[in-house]
Amino acid sequence: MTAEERRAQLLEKAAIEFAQRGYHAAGTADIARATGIAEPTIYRHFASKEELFSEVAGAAAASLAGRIREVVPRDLAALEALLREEAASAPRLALVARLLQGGRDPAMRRVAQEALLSLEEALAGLGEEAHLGRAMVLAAGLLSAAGLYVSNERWTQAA
Amino acid sequence: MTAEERRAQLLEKAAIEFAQRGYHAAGTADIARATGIAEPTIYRHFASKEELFSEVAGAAAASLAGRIREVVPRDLAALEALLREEAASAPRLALVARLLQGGRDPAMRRVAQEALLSLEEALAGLGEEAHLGRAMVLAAGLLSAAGLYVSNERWTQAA
Amino acid sequence: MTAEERRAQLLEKAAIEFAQRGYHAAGTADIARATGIAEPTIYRHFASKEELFSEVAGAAAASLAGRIREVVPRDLAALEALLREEAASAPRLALVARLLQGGRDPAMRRVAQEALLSLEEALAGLGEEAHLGRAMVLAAGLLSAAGLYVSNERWTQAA
Amino acid sequence: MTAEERRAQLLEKAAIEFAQRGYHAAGTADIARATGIAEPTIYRHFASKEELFSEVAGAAAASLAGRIREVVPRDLAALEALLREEAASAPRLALVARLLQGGRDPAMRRVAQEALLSLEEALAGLGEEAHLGRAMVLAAGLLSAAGLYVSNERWTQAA
DNA sequence: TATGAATGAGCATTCATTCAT
DNA sequence: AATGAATGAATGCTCATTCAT
Repeated sequence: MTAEERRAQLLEKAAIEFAQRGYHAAGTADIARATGIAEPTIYRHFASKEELFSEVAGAAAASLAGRIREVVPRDLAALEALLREEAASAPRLALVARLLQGGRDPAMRRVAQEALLSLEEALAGLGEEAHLGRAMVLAAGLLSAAGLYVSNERWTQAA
Repeated sequence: MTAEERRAQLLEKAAIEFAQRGYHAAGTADIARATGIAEPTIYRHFASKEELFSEVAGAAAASLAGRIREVVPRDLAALEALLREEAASAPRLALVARLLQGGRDPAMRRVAQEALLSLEEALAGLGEEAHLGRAMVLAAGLLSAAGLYVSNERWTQAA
Repeated sequence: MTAEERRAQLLEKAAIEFAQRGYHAAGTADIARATGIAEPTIYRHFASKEELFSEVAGAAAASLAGRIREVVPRDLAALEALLREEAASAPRLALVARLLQGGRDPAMRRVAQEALLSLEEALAGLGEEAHLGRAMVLAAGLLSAAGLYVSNERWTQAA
Repeated sequence: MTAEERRAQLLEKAAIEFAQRGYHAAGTADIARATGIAEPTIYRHFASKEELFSEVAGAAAASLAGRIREVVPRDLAALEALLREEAASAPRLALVARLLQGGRDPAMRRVAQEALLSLEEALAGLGEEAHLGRAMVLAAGLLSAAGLYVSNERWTQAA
């Protein structure tokens, strides 16, 4: 397996682990096991756990912002449908939530700020409803991280 | 100092530590230092770090739900004002966010579920706007945990 | 309660705890709870846990030696009956075993040596059979400590 | 050094530490130092201190039973010679005594019961003298643990 | 490219003991 | 005579990371 393939695979598996457990609770041992490699191999592809997380979470935020930009021109219902789908099938939302809660390490905060800006920009098209849109995105992420989003139909139906 | 006083003081200081750093990153050493006591003294008042966190986060959710119930009969603007104030001056919002992201420990999840239900109930009075209200509460908590809420005036001004 | 009474009560309860769990596993908290007093009160009557143990175990060895001296003039069967009864109803045998295994602390070793000598002297009357008698006493102590003596009828019947 | 070699070395050094000090008093730090490795390395080879002890003590009992089986067909004097040699040169006897006194943890008790049975079976060939044989083995173990066996010539001469 | 073996730093927790009351 | 509150020192154990192969 080429280095690039391994790297991609590692990013994918790490995304799931970090999203489900959070930065601290997801150990490098868990990530290695999920990827099917030995622990030191992680360090062939990333300088540290923190770098791996930054990359994973940054990419999640960026691609999530992209998907949001696609549906925003439509309406709030479309945005909500997207979030529900995301929460059910991908770790992106949860990862963004984990990233925002990451802590006070300067390097990580920079990534978090950047993620927030990109989401904000993606939601700009909502105009007057931007406030609501942003709240929805973040709340969905939080609940997704908590594993409560999908099963809680009352909220999504209330819209 | 009586045991009860010490216990209360410990709850207060632990709330801040847990809110700022999250469950894993906030060490018992940090909490002890913030309280001005030795580490083992924590265990005279709480059986474990997990019990301390549960108590802290559960109480935060309950008292936050109380404050929300007070302002909900008014309007969304009142709710938002409350959240802004909370985020700026108290660790409650952030703690609830940390609690929801807590992990998969069954005991902790039960506390999280309970917290979520009490918040939901407190927001029930918003009627048609419940969805928005709930999203706001949760997003505020998330951003508060990230320490980004207050400094990000754009969002709050957008309302 | 007078100091002397408390002291005696403490010795009695500590004997049981030390016999059942051994020196290290029996905590001062356990002993205090069993005696119905607060932990610091132990230190009103004994300078340290080690002193308490020495006193308890030394007394056990002495009084056991006394009982042995009484039956030795008879025969081995009488000795064995005594040991069986001891193991079933008193912590003395187990305590002596714990004492002999106590470790390398010089102070404790001195007590252990003394205990061994007193037992030896008590068994002297057995004459040619002294070897067997001593082996019996010690093995009974070991098994008693392990909680296996009484329930193991095969051994005692084999005699 | 291969994992298997390290594991064997660890078993050997731990045997000595546990035999000399007992389960509680022998710290993982002591064992690591005696083996010439860092403390965490212990946990690469054994899941816990308790597992390490079980393995060490169980193996000691099994191999001791084997040696006993070899000499039992001869006579009691041969058995005693074996015990004296064991006590002087190996931690096996002491370990078995420590195991029997181990405490009330169910897992450990099971190992202790098993050890006792294997010793009993090994001594079965003594026929009428089985009682004496078993008492000797156990008493030797107790004294060996106490470090008193070898130096106490009176007992061994009494035979 | 990958890993088997190992570890320094740190973690939550326990324990015997002290001291002011 | 007794204890409620507290702690210094240590314990078993985990984790991200390194290095020789």
